[in-house]
Amino acid sequence: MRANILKQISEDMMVTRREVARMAGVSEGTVSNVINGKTCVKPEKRDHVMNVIRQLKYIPNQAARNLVTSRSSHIGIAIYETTNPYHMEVARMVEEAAIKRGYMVSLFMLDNNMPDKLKVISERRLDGLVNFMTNLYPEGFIADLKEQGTVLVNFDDDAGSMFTQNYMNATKELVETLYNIGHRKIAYLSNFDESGFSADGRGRQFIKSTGELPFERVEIYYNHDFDAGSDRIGQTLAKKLLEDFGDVEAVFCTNDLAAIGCLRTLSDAGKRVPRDISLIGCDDINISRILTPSLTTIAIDKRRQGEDIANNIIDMIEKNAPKVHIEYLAKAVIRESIAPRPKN
Amino acid sequence: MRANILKQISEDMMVTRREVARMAGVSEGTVSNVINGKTCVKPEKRDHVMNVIRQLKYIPNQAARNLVTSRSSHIGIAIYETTNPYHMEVARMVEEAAIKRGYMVSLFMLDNNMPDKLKVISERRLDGLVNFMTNLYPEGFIADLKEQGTVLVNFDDDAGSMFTQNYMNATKELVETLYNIGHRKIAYLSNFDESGFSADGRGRQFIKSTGELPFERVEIYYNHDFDAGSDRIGQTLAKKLLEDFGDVEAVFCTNDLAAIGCLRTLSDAGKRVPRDISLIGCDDINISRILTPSLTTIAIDKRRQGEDIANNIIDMIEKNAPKVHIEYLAKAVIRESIAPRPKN
DNA sequence: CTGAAAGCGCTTACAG
DNA sequence: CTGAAAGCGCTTACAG
Repeated sequence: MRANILKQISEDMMVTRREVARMAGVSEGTVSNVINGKTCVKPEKRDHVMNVIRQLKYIPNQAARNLVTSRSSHIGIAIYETTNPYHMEVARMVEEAAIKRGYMVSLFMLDNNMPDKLKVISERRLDGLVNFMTNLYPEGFIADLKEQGTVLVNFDDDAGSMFTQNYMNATKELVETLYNIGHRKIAYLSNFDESGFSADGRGRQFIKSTGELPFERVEIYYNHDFDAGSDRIGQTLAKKLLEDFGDVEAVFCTNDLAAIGCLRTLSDAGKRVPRDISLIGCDDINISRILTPSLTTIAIDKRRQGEDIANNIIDMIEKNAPKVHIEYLAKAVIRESIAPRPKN
Repeated sequence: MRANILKQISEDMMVTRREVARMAGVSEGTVSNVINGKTCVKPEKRDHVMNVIRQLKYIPNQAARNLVTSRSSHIGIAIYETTNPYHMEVARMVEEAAIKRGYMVSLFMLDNNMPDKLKVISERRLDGLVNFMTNLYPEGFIADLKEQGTVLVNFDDDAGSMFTQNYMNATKELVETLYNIGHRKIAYLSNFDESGFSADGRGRQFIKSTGELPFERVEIYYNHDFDAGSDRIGQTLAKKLLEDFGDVEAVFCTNDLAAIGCLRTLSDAGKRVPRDISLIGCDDINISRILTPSLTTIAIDKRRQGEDIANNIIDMIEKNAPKVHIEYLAKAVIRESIAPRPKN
């Protein structure tokens, strides 16, 4: 009873545009023009309206605005591996850039309740959706979004803009570095299957670069399991590696999290990094820099990529800008986890 | 030109409730009742309407629903330290529980563009907001949200429900464990200032427990710097620690990230964990388990807390449920980063 | 430069 | 059990 009365009071206190207009002695349309920064309002009138807005503590209702403009000013980012900090780190950059242009961004963690979340994405009429997943969406979902006019990023070249990384140089540099510091037996632990491995060029480049130098043994191990989590995959692959290729001297992993898992397994087996084995990750997640040993990895400029994604999406939404395909040159970041092969 | 035509076509294709109603030969109100699961619709009519919905691929427009119900079915989580995985880990649990009840949740990373993001929170009429920050909101923000009827969690006892952790037992257990395995010189590196240190009971309990045992030296170091990030603070405090208290044998940190930073500094100074110094974190972030050495820490049940938060918020929104204050008993998780003091 | 009016896509009493 | 109607809070042509 008490709660209901309170609720009603607070409802009454929610001030709407009508009251602002009445109080300011103008029409609702004019208030709208002021709020949306239209230049057609006389400065003194504009200031007056602004004052009334402040006085009344008027807060516009986005839902109403969304309805009439059929824009949500809302961008989604679809991720799958929620435990991998990398996704958050670039999502954060997307958000930071988007908010400056008046867009909010939400993360959709599609590793659980996917159908419910896809429903939310459609029903909220998201203006844009960025794909950070490598796995598939259900039949028709993408088509439905397209029909709604949702701007799609990183789905595929047909669907919309693509922002990808070029790992070739970095991979080449790291392979050569390993060779130069004396390693002759190296392995790659891939969180993808064989076709995924070469999809972003890392695999192709790894095979190419290792082929060009007289390594003694080069192996690639695959474990493509969406639901295991990168760290688990890293551990599993490392176990296989030690069984099959016990005298390996240096290991590449698909990402930093997998490298951390790999490190764990190596350490359990009494192998020390980098004394016994050199270790290389990818992504340069924030934590890699301060791990002990700090992790050698491959980095892209997350801030730049995040900003580019946000700005491109918004340009496409607002100005019908063309879709783009931007490739970022990844860089090798050399840290403690690799070391020269001791002469024996 | 071409783009405009396409846009118009796709706009035309966006099917609304009216078309569903017409096609099904019922009124819009009935379609609404079907969609919202009202029991008052005759089963065969309901099935028929459902079929038409599927056929037309009708997707309800949340913005319209929000406007008329003055509910957004949208919950926010305010975080500050975006680089700390802990927040994401419990946010994910909140989200998982919320989506099952039809609510979406969005993260608001308030370490940047705070005013813009607070504006978004108000204008989107979020139904609920969970606070994960320890720093302050601008004057009036909380009051404004309250006035809007936003359900507030973890702000303060007056403002709404509280979900807190009780670290007392875990802290006591860890202090005693350190003593029992031979440590006599211990320190606490606090990411809070002196008053914050005892706010969640960890500080009080640390002082109490260390006072009850014949330790040789016990020190607490403070560094309260919102913008540094826990890992940096851990590093800075560890430097101070080594200068001031070089023969320290065991160290507590405010959280796992700070402990990782501390480990980094210790390692740079040639100190090994746990051989030379035992190290303890707090939060049990996912990565702590697989670090090398794995991190001794203090854990709460993130899933349970996340579920409780989501369900309480939604119960408050929908059923006017009373606010609650739930305290979770944290548990010590003993791993490799602590070890017996070697006899010398 | 400004106001009156129509309409965005829903939900919810209210009759019947 | 169902339909007609009002209205949620905005924006946007359109007159003037």
